[in-house]
Amino acid sequence: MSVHLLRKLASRDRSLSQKSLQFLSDSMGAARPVAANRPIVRVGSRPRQSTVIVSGWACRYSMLADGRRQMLGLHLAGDFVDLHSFPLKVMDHSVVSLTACTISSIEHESLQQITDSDPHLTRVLWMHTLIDAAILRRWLLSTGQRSSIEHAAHLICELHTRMQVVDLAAPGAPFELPLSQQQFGEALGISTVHVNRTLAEMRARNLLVWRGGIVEILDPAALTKLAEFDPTYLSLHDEPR
Amino acid sequence: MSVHLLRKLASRDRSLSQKSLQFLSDSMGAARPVAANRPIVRVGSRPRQSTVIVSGWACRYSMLADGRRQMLGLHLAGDFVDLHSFPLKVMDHSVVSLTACTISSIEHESLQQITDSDPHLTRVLWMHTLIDAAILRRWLLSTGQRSSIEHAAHLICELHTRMQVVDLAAPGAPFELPLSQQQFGEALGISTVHVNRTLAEMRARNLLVWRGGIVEILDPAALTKLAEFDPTYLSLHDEPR
DNA sequence: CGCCATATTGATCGGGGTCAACGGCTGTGG
DNA sequence: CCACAGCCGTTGACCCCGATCAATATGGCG
Repeated sequence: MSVHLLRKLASRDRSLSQKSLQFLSDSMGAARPVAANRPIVRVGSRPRQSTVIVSGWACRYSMLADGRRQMLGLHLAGDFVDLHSFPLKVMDHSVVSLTACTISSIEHESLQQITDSDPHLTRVLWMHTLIDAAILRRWLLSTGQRSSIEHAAHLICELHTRMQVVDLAAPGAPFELPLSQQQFGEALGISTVHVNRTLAEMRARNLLVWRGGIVEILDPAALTKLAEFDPTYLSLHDEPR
Repeated sequence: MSVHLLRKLASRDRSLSQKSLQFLSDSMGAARPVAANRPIVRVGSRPRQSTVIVSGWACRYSMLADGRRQMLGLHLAGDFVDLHSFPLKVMDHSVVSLTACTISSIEHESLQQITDSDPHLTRVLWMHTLIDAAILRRWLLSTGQRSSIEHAAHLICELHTRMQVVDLAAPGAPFELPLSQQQFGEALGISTVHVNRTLAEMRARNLLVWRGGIVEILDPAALTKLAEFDPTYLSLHDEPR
């Protein structure tokens, strides 16, 4: 089903039993396509299942009354977009597809069963919701304290790293990032015009080139340093949970 | 032990058994005092227990190399400050006391035992880490999109609401908020000087008065409207989890 | 009484927002 | 096959919120 999900789960805890992975895999519904810019989960709703991205990109966001919008997370293949709705019940934000996606869902009933009978898998799922929270803390740090170029550099480092976990990118190689500058700006909390100027500045400094949906990192060391990027918060290491 | 913690847990799920609450309560170590501005958990550490605030205030934060600092959460009586370190293992940020506090801890061994044998309590603990994440999303929305006065209004509404859950405040009554303007600024991601001007503006608009550590909300309706505050994200309702 | 943290206010600066115009690419319908 | 619309990226001009620097209260505490 979702190879990416299983790869992601196993990468953080190889001691998780095959049986647990199999049960999860068997509980996932059939993959279904979603066009770009379509709602996947709505704020205020009470989902009865949780959804995984099988391919494509999606984001969480909240909006203010006058239309100001803030992205709260970017999600790619292997990511649960609303696993937290299982313990929380009510969605406090919305999720929308950014590109054409395929998605797959697991019933909350099955999650209930997992929490009732598979403590290890439960802890691993819990952990993954907390990795999302750790990412959120970085985004808050970046939004609150970093300049736009530092912030952009950090987000690109983060996405590049997360994509490597599910084999959507390789170190040193250009990778596909199918986001418009407007969408990127909503993630950073800056205007589209300023995204453009920021990317121009990165180009001028020979840090990276982002053109036609392809990011080529020219100077990884300088980029990482500018971003003060340290992937510890992504909990990439394998460890019994 | 920590009455506030038990009150907080029960308030979101009254169907949680007395036995579960009792076990948790029995697992908590003795309360111990911590002076103001003392580290409670350090970034990069691997805690072997998780800590609850019994009284006083603490915060999470991350710092950039040049000293810029961002608060990532504010915690009061009844809050776990590092429950997420149980599934995540390594701290991705630090926690420090803001006022004199008393704190109490539970061994990760006991949490392991809870996840192995008490699915219901496990889900409730999971939920509480996710409420922290929901709060984080609001902070990101505020930091990214709201003006300083809207942001300040939102944070004050949030803290007032959270304090009511553990009886540290009552609707309509002034309440104690023992934070300096500098600390408040680190939470909002704005400079101390601007915090002062923002609070002056709120006073001038007859929204609230904050003096000598006491906040008096003069116009709750206007404040809530300015903040676009909707407490849904705090999952305050009682519901089986 | 003097010290140090905190609160307040003024003056000036700058990062990023806003508004506006233009070019390029793609899809679509006449 | 071309005209046109629409989205996206790019650039220029100007403005404003909040940062920074600096000086002055204020007040708790040894």
